[in-house]
Amino acid sequence: MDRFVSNITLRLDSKGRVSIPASFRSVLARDGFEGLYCYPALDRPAIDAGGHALMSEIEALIGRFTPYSEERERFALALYGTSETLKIDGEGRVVLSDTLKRHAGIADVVTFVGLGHKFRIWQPGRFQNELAAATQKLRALKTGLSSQSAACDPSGARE
Amino acid sequence: MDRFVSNITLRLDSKGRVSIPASFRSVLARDGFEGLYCYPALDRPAIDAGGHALMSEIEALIGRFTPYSEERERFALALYGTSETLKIDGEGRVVLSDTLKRHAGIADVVTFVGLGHKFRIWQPGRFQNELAAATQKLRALKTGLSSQSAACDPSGARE
DNA sequence: TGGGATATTATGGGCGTCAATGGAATGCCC
DNA sequence: GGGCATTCCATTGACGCCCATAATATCCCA
Repeated sequence: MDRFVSNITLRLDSKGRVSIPASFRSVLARDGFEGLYCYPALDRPAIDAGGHALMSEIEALIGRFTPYSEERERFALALYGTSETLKIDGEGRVVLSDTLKRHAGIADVVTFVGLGHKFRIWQPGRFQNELAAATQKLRALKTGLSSQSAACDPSGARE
Repeated sequence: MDRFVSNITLRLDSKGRVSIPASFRSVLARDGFEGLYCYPALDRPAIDAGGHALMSEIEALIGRFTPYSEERERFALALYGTSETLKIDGEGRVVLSDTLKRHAGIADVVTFVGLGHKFRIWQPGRFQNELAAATQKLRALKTGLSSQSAACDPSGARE
């Protein structure tokens, strides 16, 4: 498996450390990245995280804009400027920075959510809400679509 | 890691010295540059800083203009003319010149912000404003995009 | 198929190292 | 000699690294 899938809820210990789920670790290992690249999600109270795949996605995104353009500066600031590469200890744990925790409203429990090439870290309650809202909209969209054609939804349901 | 990422806020001591964040130092070391190349950012109250990578970027930028053109002269003056190479002491600290500090409105606290191939040094409050403004515009841009293409985006979330 | 042996995971804690910071001492220039 | 700046050392708190334990999942073999 080379994709982040499923969701796991884990606790932070007294030092603020939290284990990266083993299945996610193995994806990171395959990706060949030391540490965990992460940043506050732009439009959600959550943390985006991943390895090389995520970094190069961001690099490509920024690289598309012409150098010195306002747009590029903005992206570089919001993405590079807020990114961190967390160290992973021998047991596969990381400590989230205060900035990241504050953005996601994380105290001492988090849920990891696989999104394919990257994953998200949520405060569990907020994740439940997000998930409920997403499935809700997806259902509505799907029933709307299926009356016309299913062409835009090759994967069927996705939870 | 060979990029400047994340942001760190540090204090100047009574002699005006400030530590370059360790993660930035390691990037500079890999870049193989003694000292810190910096100059006042062209259109912002901040200081641009970096190593060889930054210097060659500037060289390329200026090289694009035709020799002796007004534009080239202006850029050369604004960038080369105002650049300084700060010495890094044994503990990884630099002393910002008064010119640089005045340009950025820096007193005794600064935040270092990674931008990939270079980093910026801000007065913390101004940095917060700049970051807030950038993420704001990015969010607007993104919702504009997703309202058009969401229906046929099988991957769901898109950043 | 059950049940025990084994491997792996999540979690807790101790300890040494390093980064950030402050201050002293030394050298240099006017 | 007085000020300025650079180099050196000292402190403190955080962090990385190591080992220990418990719970779980996995495997293996009767």
